[in-house]
Amino acid sequence: MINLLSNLKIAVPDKIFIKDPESSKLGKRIIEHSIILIDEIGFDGFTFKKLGAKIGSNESSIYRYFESKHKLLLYLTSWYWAWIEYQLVFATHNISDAKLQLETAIDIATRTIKEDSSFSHVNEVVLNKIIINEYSKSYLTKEVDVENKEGYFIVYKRLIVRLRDMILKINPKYAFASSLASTIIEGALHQHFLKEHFQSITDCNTKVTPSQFFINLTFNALR
Amino acid sequence: MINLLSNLKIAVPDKIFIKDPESSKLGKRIIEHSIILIDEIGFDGFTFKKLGAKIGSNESSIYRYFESKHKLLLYLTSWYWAWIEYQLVFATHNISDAKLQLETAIDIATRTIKEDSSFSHVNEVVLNKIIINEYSKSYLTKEVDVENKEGYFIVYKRLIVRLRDMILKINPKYAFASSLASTIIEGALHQHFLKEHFQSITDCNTKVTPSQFFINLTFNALR
DNA sequence: TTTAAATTAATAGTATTACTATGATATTTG
DNA sequence: CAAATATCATAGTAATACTATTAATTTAAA
Repeated sequence: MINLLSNLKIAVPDKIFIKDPESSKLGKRIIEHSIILIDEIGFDGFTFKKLGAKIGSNESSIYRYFESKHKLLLYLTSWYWAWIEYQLVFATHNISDAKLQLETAIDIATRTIKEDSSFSHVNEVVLNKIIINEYSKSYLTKEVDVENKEGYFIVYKRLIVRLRDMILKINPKYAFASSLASTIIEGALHQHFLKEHFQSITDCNTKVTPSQFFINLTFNALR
Repeated sequence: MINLLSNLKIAVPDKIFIKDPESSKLGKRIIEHSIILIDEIGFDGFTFKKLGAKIGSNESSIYRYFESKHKLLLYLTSWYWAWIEYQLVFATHNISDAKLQLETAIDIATRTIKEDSSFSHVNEVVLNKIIINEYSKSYLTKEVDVENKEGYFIVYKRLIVRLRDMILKINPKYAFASSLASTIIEGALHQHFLKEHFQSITDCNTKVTPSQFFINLTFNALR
């Protein structure tokens, strides 16, 4: 898995950045350390000035890559979902049994990332934490509709459509396939968050995973 | 319902505010117009200065009530969940059939608010929109754990526990009652959001409601 | 290998934000 | 009616989220 990925570049919609961060050393350092810094101090406290200080570069240089920290977040989230999508497609495309296929897909889309694939400057374990804590902020804005039209959320939507199609394969008459798919993805992030901060309102813990919950929920819904 | 409520005060944890906005005319104007203004320009663009201008008062006066706009948001969200909780308890406490009780509860907790009860300065229709668009921002912060300890999320958690208990009443062996309850509440907000901005990844629209989806999901899970 | 082009760094500047502090003026209450 | 309390107005601050400009450095093409 990890090695197979090493020659692939995760594709992020190119309107998100001014200059492709994959195209230079500085760009890669921006990505690598923005992930670490956002995890450390949170997206709200994160600034390009602080990032510049951390990577020994200048605030204004970072602005050559991203026009705002919001765009950087969109970049990171698109990268993440594209990475998940890749794994999902790769792991499921030759599973002929529809149930096993869906179960595998849910597992991949909702599990905790425990290992950094180290094929790139992106630390996926830390990025996964960012997604849990900050993803909603990327679309809960007054500009969603404009940005959606620009294609900034296309990777995320495509992932959900893939899940939906697998759901429909099992039960073509199920009336809520899209809603179930979007609930699985969003709900899993939420359960991961609750596990860390609001244990009293989740069953997920070190033993029970969000994946188990959503697999159970899904197959009950599709009976 | 509406009239019965008119003599009740929705209880919000009192550490959230410096001075109780219910205790004065200005306080009530702050609540009333902050809801309208946040809906108009979004929480991110919202400032006490703009609110002051809108209500013909001064920024510094608003700071006598809330130490930050974040605390104001916590106030509004607590108020909202307490209001939902009240309706839920009121509407379900004398339903003896456990299934009907749970169905009613889910409906109340996930439906679109269409009518302003007009018993107070709070416009619940607009507040509901704010909750959909801004609620996650109240807890997706670096300070969650501290604020959780302070009791700022107690109303929300209590509501979920109530739902969980109703779920367990129907199927005491169901292993994911807390996660299901939290998924219903959070997931419904998410589906409402998708309905407005990402129609391609939800089945909810003018005909199909998030409530229908979650009622179906829940009863399939509990079979 | 030189030179031009592109990239990055450094510095400075701006409007706005999210507050705090203070004194003056209203308003309420005992 | 006095005293306490609430509100208003003004001013000020450090930080944010940028933009603009020029200088230095790297890279790539002739």
